[in-house]
Amino acid sequence: MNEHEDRLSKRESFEQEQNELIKRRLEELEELKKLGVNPYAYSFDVDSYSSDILASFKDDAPPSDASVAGRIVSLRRMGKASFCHIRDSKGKMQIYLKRDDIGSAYDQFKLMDIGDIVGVKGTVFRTKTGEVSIHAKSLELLSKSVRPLPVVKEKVDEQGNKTVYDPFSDKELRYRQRYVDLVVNPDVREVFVKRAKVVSSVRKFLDEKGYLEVETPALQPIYGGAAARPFTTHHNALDFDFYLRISDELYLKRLIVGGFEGVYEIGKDFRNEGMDKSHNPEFTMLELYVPYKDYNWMMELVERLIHFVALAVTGGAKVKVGKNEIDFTPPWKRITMLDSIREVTGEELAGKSEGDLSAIAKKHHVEVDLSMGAGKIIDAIFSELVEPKLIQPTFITDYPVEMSPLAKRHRSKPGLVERFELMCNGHELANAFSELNDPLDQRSRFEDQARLKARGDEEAMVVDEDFLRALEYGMPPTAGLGVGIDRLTMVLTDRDSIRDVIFFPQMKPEK
RNA sequence: GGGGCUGUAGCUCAGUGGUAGAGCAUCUGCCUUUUAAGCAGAGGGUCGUAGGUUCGAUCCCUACCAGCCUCACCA
Repeated sequence: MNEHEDRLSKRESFEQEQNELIKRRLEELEELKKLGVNPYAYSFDVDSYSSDILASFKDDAPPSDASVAGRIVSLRRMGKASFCHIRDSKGKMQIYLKRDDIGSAYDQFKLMDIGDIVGVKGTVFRTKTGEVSIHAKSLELLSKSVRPLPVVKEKVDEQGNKTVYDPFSDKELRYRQRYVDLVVNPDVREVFVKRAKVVSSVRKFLDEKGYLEVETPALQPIYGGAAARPFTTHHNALDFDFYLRISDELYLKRLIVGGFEGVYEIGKDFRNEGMDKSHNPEFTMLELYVPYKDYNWMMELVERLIHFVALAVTGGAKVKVGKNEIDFTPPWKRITMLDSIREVTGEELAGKSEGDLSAIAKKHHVEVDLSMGAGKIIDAIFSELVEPKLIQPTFITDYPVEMSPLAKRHRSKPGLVERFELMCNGHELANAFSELNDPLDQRSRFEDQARLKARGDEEAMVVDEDFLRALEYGMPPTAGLGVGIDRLTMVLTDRDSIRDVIFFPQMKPEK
């Protein structure tokens, strides 16, 4: 028996030994069938949604009818009348059910539970205690829930402060059973609605500029475009090992060689590295390449893009993130990497040898090892000492050439490249450069990477001969950009863990 | 990978070297405008898994599994 079959059989035996609560619900299911009810209906005509009904209700207007559907999330039975709340896609609202009004459906209702999905038609009214509700004329079971849902209760006081009782808060359960999390924790839904707005507003912005949205391979014979270790997989028919992409960069630049006036891709990248609050093995990246532009132009585009997205998602340019308020109103601070290090540490790194850099790093308690080249040491100093202090959006510019093998050499500063990273809330949000389009220089940069790899740098890039061939045909001067969509969403939704902006974050398999 | 914390009822959590408790949920009864509904009663557990110490383990020890935090690694 292989592992997969083993897991299946465990699953089956789990289903067989259902607990009391599930047994009880299965009995109710049978009772309902005996009453002639199909517990899994085919459709229901919905014409209204909870929050719309609540928002538009007027006490002096003539009573109106509504047809709503949703999941029962609370239940108060009082003999021959009952109240329940149902949650639909827009919120939740109360339903009032009276036996005299709905007749035999009330007997069916007695067999329903929290978690069941129902359709209700009735009249909108305000109860004695002031809650706008639907007085049901009919009730229809749409889907019987046989597994008990956590019951989360909340109390709202006069000031509108919400107290939640028995929250569904176990992080493991919330991530593994996100469907339950979404049902009982409404703010989770809002985060993901905002995430969708991040993506759609990015698309809108770029489409309006006339850039072409494209798709490039996720299965690649050679990985590239970033410094990271890849996942490996195997194609049976070709009997060949492929890599899951760590970036889209090299393929998108091939399309610029092909003559497109700007291409972008929003897609998943995969990196075989550790997981923590800001890293998930698969994550979503926006990459954009525009010919005849450089990184200075790209800085302005990024300012406008993210400002546009912030407005679309949050309604304003100022966003509360943790204890900080981040203001995305352009223009943003621009400072070179070496200047920013000098500002924070007082150290001048320009022109220093690898040995000097290593000594400076140690002086500031930044760990370095022998596999690191000068570029990596500077990056380590920056990441450790400067990056966490950059809260407001800031462009860090002009990186050492050794750590940017795909970026063009700086037009006036030897040893540096025309590259910027956008830092925000202590993290990198975007990375961009004037793309290297000199095929000879690109080849020698790849060779430098190969040497780093030989020294033990597992993330060093590998030579991509086909990409070099494309550059040899000629690529126009091009500005390129990468934006981490997950991290942008984290900032715009004030979440401090990437797991809270990914529906199904990577977890060890359940056993 | 290192360190710390956690795992007990469907959910959230107490607790003890003598095989277990609360609130909510569930079930029974009463209740036709309630809302953390209420009142009265009842059921529900391989105390993460496997070993060990012990007369006896949910508790002590070891390993393992899973999660969270943190460091390392890493965008």
